[in-house]
Amino acid sequence: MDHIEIFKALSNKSRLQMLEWLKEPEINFPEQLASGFEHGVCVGQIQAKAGLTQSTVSEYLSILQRAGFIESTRVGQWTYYKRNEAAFTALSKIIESNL
Amino acid sequence: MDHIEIFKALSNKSRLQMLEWLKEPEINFPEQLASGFEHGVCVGQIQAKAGLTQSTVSEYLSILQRAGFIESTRVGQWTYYKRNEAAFTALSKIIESNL
DNA sequence: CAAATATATCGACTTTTCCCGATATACCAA
DNA sequence: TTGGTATATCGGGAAAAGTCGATATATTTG
Repeated sequence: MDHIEIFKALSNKSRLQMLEWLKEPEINFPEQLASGFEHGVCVGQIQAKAGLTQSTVSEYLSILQRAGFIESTRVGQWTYYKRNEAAFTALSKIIESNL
Repeated sequence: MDHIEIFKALSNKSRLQMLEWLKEPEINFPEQLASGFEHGVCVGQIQAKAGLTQSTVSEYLSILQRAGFIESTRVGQWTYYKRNEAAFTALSKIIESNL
């Protein structure tokens, strides 16, 4: 993954917010408490909170995924997204020593 | 400084390259060896290496400066830019623990 | 299989970014 | 003070990103 695409992915308020929300699914997505957060949060929940259209949210999540910050799991008709903490650690190190 | 502006500043190949060049001025800007690198490298040297117009380079440097990654010093008719390492360390920590 | 639901993709329009040339400003030297 | 040199700012055209509504695809359920 190119560094530029990584920084571009982080250059948007809504996307940054999604990443933040996914840090604490239990707190930010209580509607999904019942089904649990094993694989993260499904697109619909994120959309409801983001106040953007379904298509925009879907695209933003895929941008974040391509950049490596989140991973997706399809379960039935739902796609769940959850953070990939390793990507943040890796980026942190790149900035500290390679930028 | 807003996080978004920081990431936007890093979302461009030429700007990333400038930051990299400024890590080793002695190696990347030998033409300026004579006058030293006390305050960094002057705009003209960076422009010559970047292969962009003077106006573009000037703007890019000011974007990087607003984001905190470089600092400028005016000496006579020259403006010198040098890295502000603290900004990289700070960003690294933000990504590690606040993103 | 048909309808319903969740998500992804497509096409279009608006806003932002990229990058340029032209011009303005600051400083130095004769 | 008159050029000459270095940098900054302004205005614009092309490309990319932001965002939407409409449509397509997947999956579940009756």
